[in-house]
Amino acid sequence: MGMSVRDVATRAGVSVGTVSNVLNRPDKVSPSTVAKVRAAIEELGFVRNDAARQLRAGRSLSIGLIVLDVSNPFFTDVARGAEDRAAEDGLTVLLGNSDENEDREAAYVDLFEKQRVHGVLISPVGDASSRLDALHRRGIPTVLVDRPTTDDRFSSVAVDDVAGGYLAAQHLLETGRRTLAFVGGPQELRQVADRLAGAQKAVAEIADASLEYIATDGLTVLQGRKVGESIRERDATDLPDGLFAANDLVAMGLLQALSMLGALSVPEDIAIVGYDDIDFATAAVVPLTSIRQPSSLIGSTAVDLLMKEADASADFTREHVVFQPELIVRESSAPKA
Amino acid sequence: MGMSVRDVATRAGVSVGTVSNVLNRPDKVSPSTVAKVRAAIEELGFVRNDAARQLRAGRSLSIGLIVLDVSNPFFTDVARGAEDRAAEDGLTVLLGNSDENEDREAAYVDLFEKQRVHGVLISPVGDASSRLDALHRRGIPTVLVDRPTTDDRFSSVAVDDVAGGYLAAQHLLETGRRTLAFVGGPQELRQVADRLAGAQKAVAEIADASLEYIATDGLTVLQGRKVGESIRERDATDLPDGLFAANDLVAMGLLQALSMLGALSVPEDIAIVGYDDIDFATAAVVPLTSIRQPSSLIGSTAVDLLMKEADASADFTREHVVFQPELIVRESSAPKA
DNA sequence: TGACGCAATTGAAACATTTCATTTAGTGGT
DNA sequence: ACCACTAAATGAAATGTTTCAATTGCGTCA
Repeated sequence: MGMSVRDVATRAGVSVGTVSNVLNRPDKVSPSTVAKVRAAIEELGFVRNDAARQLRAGRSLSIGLIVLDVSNPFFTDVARGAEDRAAEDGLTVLLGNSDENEDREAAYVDLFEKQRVHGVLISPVGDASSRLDALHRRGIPTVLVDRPTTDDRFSSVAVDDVAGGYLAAQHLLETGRRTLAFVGGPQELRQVADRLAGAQKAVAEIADASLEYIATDGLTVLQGRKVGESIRERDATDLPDGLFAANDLVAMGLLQALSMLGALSVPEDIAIVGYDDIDFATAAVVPLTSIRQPSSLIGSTAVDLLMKEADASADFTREHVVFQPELIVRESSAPKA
Repeated sequence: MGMSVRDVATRAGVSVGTVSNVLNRPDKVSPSTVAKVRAAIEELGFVRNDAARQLRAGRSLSIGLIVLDVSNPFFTDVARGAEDRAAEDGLTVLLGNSDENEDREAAYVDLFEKQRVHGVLISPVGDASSRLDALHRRGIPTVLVDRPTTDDRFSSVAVDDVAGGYLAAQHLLETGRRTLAFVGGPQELRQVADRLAGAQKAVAEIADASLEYIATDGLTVLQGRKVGESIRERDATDLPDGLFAANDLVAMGLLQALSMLGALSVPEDIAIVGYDDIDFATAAVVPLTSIRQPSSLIGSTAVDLLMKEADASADFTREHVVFQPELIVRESSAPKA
């Protein structure tokens, strides 16, 4: 316990510098010395102290990732993509969950600054401008994840959510629905606002189509279920025939509430389209039509951009990558009979 | 950038010791000095360097958590419980995903040792004895999560999986099924072996009941789907009438494959019981009967045990907490008509 | 006025590593 | 026998924080 490089040096009968060399560039040390030192390390159970290492190096071998919701499979997929890519460069990903809460987000930004991480990948809550400003002022390379921007201070990786919203609504319209409703919130979430905007655009192109906005307080299964229950109790004349949920969790909640008691059937009475195409979407009560995003690709691309920025020259210009979403049709939006 | 406590001291016209005191025990410093120092910190944009802090302190303010599968909601719930509880003590949780892979697990153990974490919470892959031995040898407080043990070197928090397996099988038998099958693997996973053992026990108590074991290569939706597809193609005489899946992901895969093409109906032809009672279970094709574990309580309890060990005296004896699982009945196991 | 006590402040030491300018030892050439 | 050169090893300095023994300054009491 508490073995240091100095103890190893003493035991092996060499200097501390040599031990460090064995650790970091064994080719510069004679084979016999390497063997002696390795043996000493083994015998003493020496483990490098990362804190001291980082202190000397000036920064850590990790990158921070702040997501809006760890329990959303979309984000765990993004995280996995980032981890795998980071591991290639010998970096570790520190995963922080903001839970769509600005204070928690700020706490993680603080933590990562104190840890002197290589850089930060962040899916910001709201506009998060004060946190982002701070990051930029400190000169910490930052990549915005799932949030398009034209801000030259940050690279970004995102998916075109307006296009996604358009795809979803267009699909509902093409399968004969006219009274649509968008379910999700809060609108401060950029993802929500964009997907809604895309849907509105599609609806505006069809003369007799309408789009209602039903707000939720967050994008969870539970929130979806609550909305579903209230829809179930509506007067038949007041019923939408197509629902577009801001994400799959909400969509699954809706599905669950509507089909409960067999009150309304999906897709006959109401069609549902979700967003993210999480693994569970295909296993839902009624397999869910959804908008797919290349989630793990988003994560790995984010790390790519970060690494580019890390070893960049002065004239470096940041990239803004935007992926296109894809419509995945399943039963929950089968055409009206 | 690169501001140190020394820069702050210069700027504020005080000594470094005083700056440190302002940071750590402001009550020992005169109000006017506190104000001066705070102002300097603000102006310079000083951010404490955690590496230096940890180096001096000897250990970090984090605890490591290694789980078998981050994309399994059960484990994200455990993680959340741990994070919340850790935050109360000002500690951060570093989340590592072993993906049921011994090498990845070992890599995280190494990382956490190098980081000099407060302690490690680990849901071990297999018996993991070499990693656990190492942890113990280094004197790092370690809590086994979701893995019962009588080993006095480690505290543990677990759920009685044998009891859970028994509950599941008993329920299937009580609702009239006799030809059961257990789906899951590999058997090296203690969770799998125990749940199977519990099921076997229940089946043994009923004269004309049988239990088949269908192995999978991991506990994912995809693996479940594969088994489901093979079952769908079986001869009618060879069909089980009750399936017990090692976890909900597998159960959802089964459900999905079986109900696809309407080949077999759940629960009429085959009943299904899952394990973990993840949020999605209630939103499945057919709402899933499952065995519930107090997941976030497991996480918070693990941190509790860790903290007890951290400030323990010599005569300290470690605790082995075992929670009891609970049967949650839903449609997927409705009694045969 | 001098001594004492107390609060506030100081500054050097310690933490474990890496780096780098030097030193040491050994080899080959003339 | 001497020099030049290289490979290997050395050890002090530097990283940024916290701690703690020592010091300063100030007011109080005799």
